[in-house]
Amino acid sequence: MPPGPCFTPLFDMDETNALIEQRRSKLSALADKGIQPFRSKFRPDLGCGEARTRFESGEFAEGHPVALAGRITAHRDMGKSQFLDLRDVTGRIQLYAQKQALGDEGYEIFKHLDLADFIGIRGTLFRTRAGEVSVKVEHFTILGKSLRPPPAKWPGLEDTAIRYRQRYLDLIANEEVKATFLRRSAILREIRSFFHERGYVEVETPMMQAIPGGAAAQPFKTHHNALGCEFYLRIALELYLKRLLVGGIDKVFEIGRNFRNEGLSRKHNPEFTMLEAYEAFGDYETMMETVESLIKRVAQNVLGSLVIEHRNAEGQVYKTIDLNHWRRARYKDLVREVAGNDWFQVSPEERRRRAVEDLKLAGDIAAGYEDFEVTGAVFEKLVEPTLIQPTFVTHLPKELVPLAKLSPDDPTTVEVFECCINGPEISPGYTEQNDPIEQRERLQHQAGGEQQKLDEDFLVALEHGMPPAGGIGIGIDRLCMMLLGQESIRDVILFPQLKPKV
RNA sequence: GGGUUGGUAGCUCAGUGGUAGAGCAGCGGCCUUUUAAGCCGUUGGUCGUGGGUUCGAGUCCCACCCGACCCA
Repeated sequence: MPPGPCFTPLFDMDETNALIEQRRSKLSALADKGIQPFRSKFRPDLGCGEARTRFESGEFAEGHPVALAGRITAHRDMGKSQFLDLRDVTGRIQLYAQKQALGDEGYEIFKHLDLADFIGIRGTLFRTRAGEVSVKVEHFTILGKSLRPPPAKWPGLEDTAIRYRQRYLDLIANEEVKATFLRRSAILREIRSFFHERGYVEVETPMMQAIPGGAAAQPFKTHHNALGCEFYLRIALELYLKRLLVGGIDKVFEIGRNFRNEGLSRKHNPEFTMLEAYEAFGDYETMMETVESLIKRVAQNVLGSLVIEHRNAEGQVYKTIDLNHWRRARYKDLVREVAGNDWFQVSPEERRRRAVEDLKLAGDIAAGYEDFEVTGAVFEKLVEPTLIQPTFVTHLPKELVPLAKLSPDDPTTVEVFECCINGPEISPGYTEQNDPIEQRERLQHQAGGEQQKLDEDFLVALEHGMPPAGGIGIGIDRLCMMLLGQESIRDVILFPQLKPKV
């Protein structure tokens, strides 16, 4: 594909329509009256939802004075009285305005406020005949006029392209979308507390790297003008966090963006959030406990339950994930469950034949695949998708993870786990390699003799001595999908990457 | 990259070759405790873009753009 601009404006600036023109003429009508509709400041006493809760709980009595600010999200015109919904991040409250309270001119302006305008009000709390907690408006100020019509409140905004490209509209129109992102924020907060409480140090390491390492993935390339050299955006955090283990930060973690130059899909965004954590003097067993405790705590504190229910648009539960029980299973045992108990006894040729013919994996097994890759395809296609309930897959074959340490109890396998929940792997964990000679050989092999791909500085660091350590990576976006019941990564990333509009 | 499917008013959608539609929003009117308020009236369109077929295209054909789902 030829290079081209990735930014193209979403809108023609001259584009207009009757609704926009109406709002603009209301703006000039206000200006004619000497009203400034874009104010700098208004000090509410408390949030809209908060005011409602505190009145409902009895903390505020009938007639309690409040100052509130928010966006108008509904308007019900009763002629000589008006009902408006005012909303801020804490929730919604109803406003009630009477002609006699605001005066003729004030009332006319109030009556012609638009949906989506920001206003500030002063008034007193009361309960309407229908039982709705409301504010009797005594005074109001227009704080920020909206010049474009908002999406209809009912049934909301459903066009996915607009939802992702103009996420603010999605957040305004779809309450559950906002709730999802507020929960994502809470998940990140809980993760940080968890590690801080365990004595981990949070760090930030370079995103621009001369040699992108720590994973096998295509990087993005960028250019530094003053230095006149090429940089890559990082594809993993690992190599810098291990330098910090060398430097004596024994428990270290980072939450940050990784960048991989791959296609877009329901499960892939080119930039995604990764957590990596390393603990000196631990191993992969230590980290299994860490992952389990972490995810349980996050679920309990953010969702209030260890049983996660995924619901469809009709509200029916189609998937339940129980975080009370965590299975541990060896890779080979899981493969045997789907491929037969004698799978590892038969010849490699027979394994290939069975995979292609009996297990119908012809499309997933390339002619050049080595034997371990044939088994790998069986695992990936037939085992992994079934691992909905939390499962630590251990004792992976050493060929699959060439940089890892061998298991003492089975040297054909390595001290690595894959934590699978909701299908795909959510977190790999390792007993980290701290033998600089072994590590150098592996990385040299991986670089295929291309010296410029070898992170010599990292290898020198290891030669200074790295403590034994356990390490994990957790894909935060996929964790959020699992916890928040979303099937698309675009529904847990505020501004997912989409094709530029032309 | 391939297959399926969608793009029509600000939003959600109907419209299978013959005058461009509905609900909501908007605008005007009535109603001083409504709440997806109600009632009466009314404005609003480059039918994704560009070609083609046809007397006539939102509708049929071709290409392209942007989504969604499935597959690689």
